[in-house]
Amino acid sequence: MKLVTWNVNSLNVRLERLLAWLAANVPDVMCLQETKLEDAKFPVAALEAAGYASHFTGQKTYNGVAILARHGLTVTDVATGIDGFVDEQKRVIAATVDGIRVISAYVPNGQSVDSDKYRYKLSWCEAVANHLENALAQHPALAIAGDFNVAPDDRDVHDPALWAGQVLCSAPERAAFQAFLARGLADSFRLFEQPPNIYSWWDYRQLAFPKGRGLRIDHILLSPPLAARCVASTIDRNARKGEKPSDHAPAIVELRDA
DNA sequence: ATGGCAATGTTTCATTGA
Repeated sequence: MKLVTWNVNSLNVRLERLLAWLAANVPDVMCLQETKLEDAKFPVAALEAAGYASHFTGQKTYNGVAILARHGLTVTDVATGIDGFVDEQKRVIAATVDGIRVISAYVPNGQSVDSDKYRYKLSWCEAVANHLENALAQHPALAIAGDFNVAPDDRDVHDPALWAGQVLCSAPERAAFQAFLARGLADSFRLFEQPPNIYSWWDYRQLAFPKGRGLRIDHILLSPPLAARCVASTIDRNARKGEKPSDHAPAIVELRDA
């Protein structure tokens, strides 16, 4: 099974790119973030024609997440939101796809470490960590994929000194990420030897992408049974090239059959 | 082997993202 996560930064703007990427890569499951679409405007028909069933929860302008499942896969138990955490923002959707519990998540950005948005981000992450504990008890084969808005350590940052203590890299955010791993999940990317300077996001400004000034903030975390089946975890930086790219690149895992 | 912010709505600027 090939499982992918991609923050598309507006599905309306990025639909053609998404369709091209799906055709070229044929993932089984595609998790999306920042669709920025109300549910009535989700491009169900275009994705259906491309061979994918869509499950989504969205809102105007901000946030919005989805799980696309390739035709032929069995999807059950679609659920949105976080257990025990009231949230107006549409940031979480889950579905069981061929026996694997898949969660597509869009962690709040946090804006700056002294902001209300940052405090919301930390409480949101704590709620998700608790949610994961329940979800893992119910679904031993679980993957949470998405834009975590955290660079887990300095290997994930092009210029650690520049970013030290800043939002996306601060110690409390990194601790929140470790709290996910403490529930028994593995950062799939670090299951393998990786080349240096691999990132998943580059600022649109100041030539960040051609200069290689990025962060690895999009992740796929795997429960032990899935980590044992994981044979690759990569990021497709080619998707950041060309006309009107998302500022994020897709993260990809391949799982061998159980 | 890429391109100097982008997307959205509140639209001719403000807000948010990361």
